Amino acid sequence: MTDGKAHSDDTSSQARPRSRRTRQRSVIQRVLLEANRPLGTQEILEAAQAKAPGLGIATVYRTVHRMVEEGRLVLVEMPGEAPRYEASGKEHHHHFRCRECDDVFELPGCPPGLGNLAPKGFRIEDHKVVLYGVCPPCTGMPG
Amino acid sequence: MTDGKAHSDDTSSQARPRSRRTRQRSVIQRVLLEANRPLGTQEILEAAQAKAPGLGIATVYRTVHRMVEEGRLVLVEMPGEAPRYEASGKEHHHHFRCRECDDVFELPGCPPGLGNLAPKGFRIEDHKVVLYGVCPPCTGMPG
DNA sequence: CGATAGACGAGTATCGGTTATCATGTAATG
DNA sequence: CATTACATGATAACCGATACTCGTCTATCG
Repeated sequence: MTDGKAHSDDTSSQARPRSRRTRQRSVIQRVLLEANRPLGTQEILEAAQAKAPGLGIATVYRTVHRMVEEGRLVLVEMPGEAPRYEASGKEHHHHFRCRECDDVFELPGCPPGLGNLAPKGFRIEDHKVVLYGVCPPCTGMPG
Repeated sequence: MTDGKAHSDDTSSQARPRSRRTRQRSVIQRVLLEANRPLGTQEILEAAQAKAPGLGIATVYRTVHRMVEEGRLVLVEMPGEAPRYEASGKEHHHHFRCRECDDVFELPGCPPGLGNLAPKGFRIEDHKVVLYGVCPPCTGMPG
């Protein structure tokens, strides 16, 4: 059932079932696009349920997948942890993980000279940097 | 070696059962300590079975846990992947992951200036760097 | 060598995360 | 407003990784 729904001229690439604007989807999308940090499925669920009581985890997964496919969300993986998701389209950046609250924050910029780390013979195509510590709120400081 | 050899009044902290030198354990330990890169449980199993046919996955997990507890092995986690393990005691370093063979290699050294990445207010305590690309063997170059 | 605490292998159970199922609900369209 | 294809929520199923169970085996020590 990759296609076929089309009754006639649904030309474009691979005909995806026509998308609907539902309350649940709107809420989940807002939660994700307005968060300025990557969120895990459970975080998304809780934040979304505040605005759409009864919303289920299955809908979170479905919506997140859809948004990733649409290119509106990117997967953020931290070592040893379940996936998080953040809005796409941002500049190249890395992440900070707070050991107190376990939240992940975006860090602007990118350290120079990462390429020099690898010895001759390694072809480097990408990199990830993760900083660990305590975030401003958890240190007692204001934002 | 934390303690424990004592035959009678084994008072100290938590008396661990007395360790035996078995063929399986020797082989697993050698595989891990001689590898110059982090290995996953499946890799360990296969490498160990070459020298000790019939060796089971449960023994791999048991031995790896023991070695981690003893401080002889450290956990190496890559984003979105199962744990790997490498010999402890090495200098601070980071890792490279080959997208062709999926092997992980150790990279000596550490890029300077990582601390500058985080905005004011973040207390940084640790960091991880992962480079992705193609390793020398997979590019066709000799080791 | 004999006794025995540990260790082993195979298989089963468990676990957290994710996906599939299905009856019901509802946005979109004419 | 009727139609209907798509979406939802609850729950079961699934999955890869890991832990447990248990009967058998064996390193260790006297």
